Amino acid sequence: MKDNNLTIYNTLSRTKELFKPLHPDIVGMYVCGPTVYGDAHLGHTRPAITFDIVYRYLTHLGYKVRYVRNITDVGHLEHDADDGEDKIAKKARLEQLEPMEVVQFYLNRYHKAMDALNVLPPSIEPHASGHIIEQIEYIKKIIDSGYAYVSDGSVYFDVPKFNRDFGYGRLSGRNIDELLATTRELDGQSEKHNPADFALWKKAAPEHIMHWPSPWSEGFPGWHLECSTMSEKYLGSKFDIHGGGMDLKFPHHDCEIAQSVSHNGCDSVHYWMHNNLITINGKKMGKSLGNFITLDEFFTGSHPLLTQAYSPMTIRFFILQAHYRGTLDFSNEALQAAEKALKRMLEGYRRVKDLKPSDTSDVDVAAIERQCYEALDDDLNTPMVIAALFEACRIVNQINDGHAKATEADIKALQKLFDTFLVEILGIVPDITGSDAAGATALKPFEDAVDLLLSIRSEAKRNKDWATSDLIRNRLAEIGFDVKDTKDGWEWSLKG
RNA sequence: GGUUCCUUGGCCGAGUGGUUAGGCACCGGUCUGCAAAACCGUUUACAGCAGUUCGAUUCUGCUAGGAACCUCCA
Repeated sequence: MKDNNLTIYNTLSRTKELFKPLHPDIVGMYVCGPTVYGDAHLGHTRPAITFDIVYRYLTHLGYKVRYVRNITDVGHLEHDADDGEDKIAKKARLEQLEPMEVVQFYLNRYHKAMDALNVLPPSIEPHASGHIIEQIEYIKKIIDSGYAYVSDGSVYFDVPKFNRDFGYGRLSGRNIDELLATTRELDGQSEKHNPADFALWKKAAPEHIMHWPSPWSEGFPGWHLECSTMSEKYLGSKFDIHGGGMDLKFPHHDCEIAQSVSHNGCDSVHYWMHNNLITINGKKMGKSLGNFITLDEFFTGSHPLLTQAYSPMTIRFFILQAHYRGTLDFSNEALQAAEKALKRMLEGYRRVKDLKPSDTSDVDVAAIERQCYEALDDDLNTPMVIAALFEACRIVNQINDGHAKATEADIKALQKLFDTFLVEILGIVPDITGSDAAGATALKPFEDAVDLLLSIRSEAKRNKDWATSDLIRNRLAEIGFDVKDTKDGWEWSLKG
């Protein structure tokens, strides 16, 4: 195990704290996952990539990480439905599909998009619908502890009582006292004792498709419950990291705290981590505002706001160029800049293996490695890691141009630097094949053919037959190749 | 109105009480048959006002502008 100097910004304490796992060598991490009733959009990629980096870095440090990311597939009420119809159920009926068919359809697409972005699958991906029994048992225990009550077949969490005993809203910093005091008189005929109370179990309306039997009614679990239940089931009543988007801090995560404290008698989560939002024209990109662009639309360029298609790696690089706790504003200009930056980075990476070693060295690879670790240890500062890797690129290019020297050992160290930080931890991999693309053995004959064409072009250049030379280069460009002349020959790649 | 937070150069985006972020774009140069790439160099900053300080973009207060959450839904 490496020495661990990792600091993490804990939303609960509002400070960076040294990361100390509850158990040596083992880390439990829970992240709020997607609701699968629609395609993933750019906003969804932020938490997925943020916690992918956490997962990758902790693994790199030597921890055995159990990473749980849930699939929300039940219990969410439709925005415009007065009858409290389940969101997934409503969509299903419109499309004449089984609810689970809708869930599976979008889940498959979600997985495909995550694969394209090189987001590693979590260790466990539990479905809320597969844990109804656990959720019912969880509710029973909260009722037994005295912090929930049954009302007309539904179960509500007693927020005022919990607030008196433990304080409610600690994570978001809300002072709930005033709210409780000022709204009490408005509370008349509602089945809630207080408007601030939230549902643990909701009695289903007769037209509901998705509902389950329970001691209180035929119904479905409340919105905050699944995360408390499933995190406890798979990570225990105390675990290290709970992640999610900033927009989930209140009420979702404050409710989770209330649930787990009343259920276990203690806080479950050691470090709360929240990624910031992706904005578009300064506003949150989200389903409810209707200003979102799906990942498929990015990959294909088929959206009015997109001037071109962007590869999955461009999206990933774009997100990693900003710190996860800052907002990140979408624009074509920014994406295009990221695309070019990524290309430059990957070319530097590719060139490392062709560098010619010298007897002496005037590069300091260890210093860059140190910068990378310091950046990651400083609350996962990926932009600084990228800046350090660009420094490495500059060094590679200088060596490549004969303006700097490096020993064989230093070249190996450069290779390892890129392999470790760019590929292993940042998860950036070339998504275009080139003449040096690693592991592309199946494409060998194809690559040899391109090299053959380019060797003919070199011959033409030697004979000052510019017509033939340009013909080959231009035709290859039309077909979709980037061709570059170098001092000793050529480089080519497929256009991204 | 309440809670939390943001405002960096043409654009994106780090960071710091005094020392180069990085990328994209631009400009000049080297290289090249031409181009691209690469390399070298250069230019634009820290919303405004006041305070603390020897010194603030970086701490404090105020002003202006913006965002998320606070209702349903996840």
